[in-house]
Amino acid sequence: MDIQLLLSTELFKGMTEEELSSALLSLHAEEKAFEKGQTILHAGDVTEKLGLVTEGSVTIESNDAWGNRSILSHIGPLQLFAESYALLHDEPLLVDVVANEPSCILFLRVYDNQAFGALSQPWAFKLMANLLRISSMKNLHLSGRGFHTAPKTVRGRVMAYLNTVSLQVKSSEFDIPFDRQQLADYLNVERTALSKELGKMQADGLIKTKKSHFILC
Amino acid sequence: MDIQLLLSTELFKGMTEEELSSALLSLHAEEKAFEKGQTILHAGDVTEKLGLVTEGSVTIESNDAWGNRSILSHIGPLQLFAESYALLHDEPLLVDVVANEPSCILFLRVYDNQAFGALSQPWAFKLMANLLRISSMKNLHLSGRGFHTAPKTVRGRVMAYLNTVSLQVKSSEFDIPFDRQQLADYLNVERTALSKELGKMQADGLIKTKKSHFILC
DNA sequence: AAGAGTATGTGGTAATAACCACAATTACAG
DNA sequence: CTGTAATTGTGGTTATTACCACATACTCTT
Repeated sequence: MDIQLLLSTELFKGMTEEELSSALLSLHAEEKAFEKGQTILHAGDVTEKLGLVTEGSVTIESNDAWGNRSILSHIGPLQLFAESYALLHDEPLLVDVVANEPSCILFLRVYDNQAFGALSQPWAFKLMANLLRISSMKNLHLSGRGFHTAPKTVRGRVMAYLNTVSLQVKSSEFDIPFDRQQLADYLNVERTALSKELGKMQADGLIKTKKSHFILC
Repeated sequence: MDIQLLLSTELFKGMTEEELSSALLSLHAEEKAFEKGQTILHAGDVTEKLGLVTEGSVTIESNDAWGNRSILSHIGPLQLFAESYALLHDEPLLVDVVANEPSCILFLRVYDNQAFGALSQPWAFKLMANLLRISSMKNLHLSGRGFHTAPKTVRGRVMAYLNTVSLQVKSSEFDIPFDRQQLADYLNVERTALSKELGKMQADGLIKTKKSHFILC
C-alpha cells in the first residue's frame, strides 16, 4: 500500500501522512488481490465498504434475470466504486463488480460516517468533504448524460450535448473530448447514424464541424 | 422560517434546534420569495448557494442555443436543488431554475464546506453526512435511470427496469410505483409503444402483468 | 513517400418506435 | 347501478435509426 499514491487520490486529497494512517486504521482498510474475471461484489449484496482500485481495473456489469450481460462502466486505477452503496448501507447492489485484469482493491469501511464525527478527527472532515465532492461530480456527470440522451432523435441528442459544452466553455466554438465513436457511445446512438446526422446538421447550417472541433451557428 | 419544518428535512435531519440555529447563521441562510415564472438561477451562473424549497415548487429547465425548452425535473417542498453546483463551486449551471408557482426559497451558502470542519461544530458533521446521503441517493437514482434507458429497444428497457425492481424486492413478483404513462416517461418511450411491447412480452411468456403488478417468468 | 491501420463518411435496407385515431377497460362519483 | 372520466390497449402509417457493406480521409511508421 503506497501512501504517496493514496495521498494523490481524490478520496484522500489534502491529508497529511499522519491523517491518512489514522484514517486507514479507522476505516478498517484492507487490500485484496483479484484474478482476472473474478467477481469482487455481487448484485444483491449489501456492502459497508467502498472499493478503491490500487492496481488493475474493474468493470461494473449487469447480468439480468434472462441471462443478458451488459457493461455499465469501467473503473481504472485510483478510482472508487460502490461508494454510494457503502454510504447508504442498506441498498443492495444492482450490479456486479468484476476484475478486468489482475487487480488490487483497497476496501474501506465507510459505513458509520456519523461515527467519524464523534471522533472529531481532522481527517474525518477532509474525508467527508472529499467524498461529497466526488459524489457531486458524479452527480453532475450523470444528470448531464441523462439530459443528453433524453431526446429521441439523434439530432436532439447532439444539440443537447453541444449546447452543454458551449455553456461550459462560454463560447460557440470549441473542441469536444470525444472522437466520433466515443460521442456515439455517450449519446447512445450508432456511430454511422451520428456521422450522417452531423452531415445533415452542417447542410442545414446549424453547425460546422471537423473532427472534434465544433462551431455552433 | 419554520424551524420544526426545517428539522424534518433530509438536509437538517438529526439536528437539535440549537444546532440548526447555529447552522443557519453560519450558512448565511436567507429566504426569498419568487413569483410564478420568475427565474431563480440562470444557466451559466456560478452559485455558492444551494436552494431549499420552503413553499411552492420549482422546475429545472434547459433552454438551448436554438430556442428549445425542455423540463428536466420538478422540485417540490422541502427538497433541494443546485446542491452539486454549490458544493463544487466552480461549475457553471447548465440549467435554469424557474418558480413553478409563487414560491419561497431558502438559500444556504455551502461554498466553503472545508471551513465548517475548522469550526468543529457538531452541526457541521451532521450537515455533511446528510448532504452525502442525499447526494448518494441521487447518484443511485441517476445511475439506475441511465442504465434503464440505455437499451435501444423498448423491450430492452423494460427488462432492465423490471430486473432492477426484482433485485430490489428480492422476488420475481412485485408492484411498480408507476402507472403506464409514468413508466413510459421514466424509460423515455411512448406510452402506446410500451403497452404494445408489454403485450408482446406476455405473449412471448417472458412476463405476466396486470396494471402495476408484474411477474417475471 | 508509401503503406498500414485507424477514423470518419455514405448508401441502402430492414427493424423499430413515434405518432395519430380510436376502442376497451377500469375507477369512481352521484 | 350508471354515466363520466381516466387509464390502458390496438391498428395502421410514417419517420427514424440500427445495421451492414464499403468508400474516403486521416495518422503514423518506416
